[in-house]
Amino acid sequence: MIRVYNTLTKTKEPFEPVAPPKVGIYLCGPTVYKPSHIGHMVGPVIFDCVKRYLAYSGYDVTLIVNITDVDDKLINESNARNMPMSKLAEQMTADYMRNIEALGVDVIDRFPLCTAHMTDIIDLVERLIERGYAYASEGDVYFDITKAAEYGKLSHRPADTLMGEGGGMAQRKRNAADFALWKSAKPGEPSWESPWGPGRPGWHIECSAMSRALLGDTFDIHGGGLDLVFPHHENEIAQSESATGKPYAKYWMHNGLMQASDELGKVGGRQTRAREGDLASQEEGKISKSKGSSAFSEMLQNFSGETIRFFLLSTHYRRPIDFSEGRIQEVETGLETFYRFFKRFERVTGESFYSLPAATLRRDGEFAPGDDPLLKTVAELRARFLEAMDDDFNSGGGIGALFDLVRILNKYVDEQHLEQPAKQDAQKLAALRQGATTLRELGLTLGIFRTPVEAPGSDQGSELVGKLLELFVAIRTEARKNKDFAMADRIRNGLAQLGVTLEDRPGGTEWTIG
RNA sequence: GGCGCCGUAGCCAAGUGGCUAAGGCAGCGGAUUGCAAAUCCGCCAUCGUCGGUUCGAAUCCGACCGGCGCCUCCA
Repeated sequence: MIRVYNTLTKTKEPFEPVAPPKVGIYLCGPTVYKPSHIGHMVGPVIFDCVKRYLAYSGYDVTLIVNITDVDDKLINESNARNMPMSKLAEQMTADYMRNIEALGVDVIDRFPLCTAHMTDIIDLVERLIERGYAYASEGDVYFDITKAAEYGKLSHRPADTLMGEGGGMAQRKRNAADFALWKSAKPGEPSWESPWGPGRPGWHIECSAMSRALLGDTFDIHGGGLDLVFPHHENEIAQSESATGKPYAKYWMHNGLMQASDELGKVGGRQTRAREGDLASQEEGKISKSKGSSAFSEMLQNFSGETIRFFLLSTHYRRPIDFSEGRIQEVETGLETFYRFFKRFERVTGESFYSLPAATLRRDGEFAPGDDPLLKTVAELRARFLEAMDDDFNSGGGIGALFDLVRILNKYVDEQHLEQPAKQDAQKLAALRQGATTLRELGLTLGIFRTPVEAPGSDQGSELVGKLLELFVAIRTEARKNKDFAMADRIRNGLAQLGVTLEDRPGGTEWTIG
């Protein structure tokens, strides 16, 4: 049974969809006014993984990620760039799409645009006015906070702290904490026609309108970053439940926020605590800021999408995660253990790890280990992985089981001497293959080990380079045969200087570039 | 000020009442290797501090110390 931590109740609850086997998930997506940074990738990767795991568990999952393509920040940025808002949105959306694709995020079913749902939005606002939850005021429309009895139930804040501090309150509002459903357009601003005059939607209403249009009045999981709990999600609940009289999302899942601890990962231009009066650190802050938050696309030049994905999944999604280049390099080193095993598997069996027919459904991945000690352990580790994932998608714990799995498979190849063809037999190879297939099956639920990964900037060289290397290897093999180790080492060291690694194995010498 | 989160080995991190506290990175010792690389084996933590509850706590409660978040349209 899968259990999910629900922000609404602050507990882990058994996952029981509203209308099984269907599961609807709505994730708050990006406001497309600037290139995405690593922080924007956390949600997509996590919920991509959540969908994969739920689908693997037998659910029929629909995952929606909205694109906010009209908003104050977009208006400001498009003015600053002297570019139409729609064009800016288009460019930044394209950047976002490239980035999530590089991370292997490709199970999102729909990316609704706010601007494409104006009718739904306006309908919802009208409905709220009709029901007495909202009021029009000089071209704006506000939600009347005092009408939502349960306001504050998600963020668990006492009502009196949510009623605003007064001062600076817009004249048009009844209560300081009332929030805009519709904002009238100032001259020159992009606008849409509405019963209250030309304007644009407030920030919160689009999610209520689009989730309702695509997933219905009540759906299963609503996700987003922890920073959205208040006010955004609190307001969504107020809007949707007031408009429909039905429960909105059943489970609220919030991911922890990325903390940048070096320049590459700098999030949103946020400063890492510049102490008061500390000129040096303030200067540093300015430099960082002027350089801007690093675009995620830059990071992809240094690391593969799979490495970054593995990094994001290596800890629990609710925990804040520290980003640094060193951190990512560490997980990359760990990932390489898997890649080496995949190559080894292919050397031993002649079969590509990536073409193993892994089960896509949990029940199909079950197998009878019989008396085989290897398969018994494989089955245990599989169970451990699933147990971790069942417990609120604990991918960090699951990855631990994966490392154990690859180790026992390596050990099996060692102990059974499977790298030597003479020592192979069909039964042992079948056991190894079952273990590798399980490894792939579990990796796929995390969205990893799908296809061979090429490290960014890796250069496998031309055909000529390949042939030259083969020649060097052949010469060296002969030298080793003749016990001319000085020559053998000279070749290996010389190639190492050029970035080519030679490894001597039972079946011959293997070379890799990079 | 209000609400909340976190503090597990050198670094990262799983575990949230009971077997020997997962796993990764780094390090050390060993097997293997002509030597390496890779792989495997072994070593490396009593869980921020203090107090309490309990037969029993890293896990529950309290205080304190230390990090951090939100309350201001950042995912």
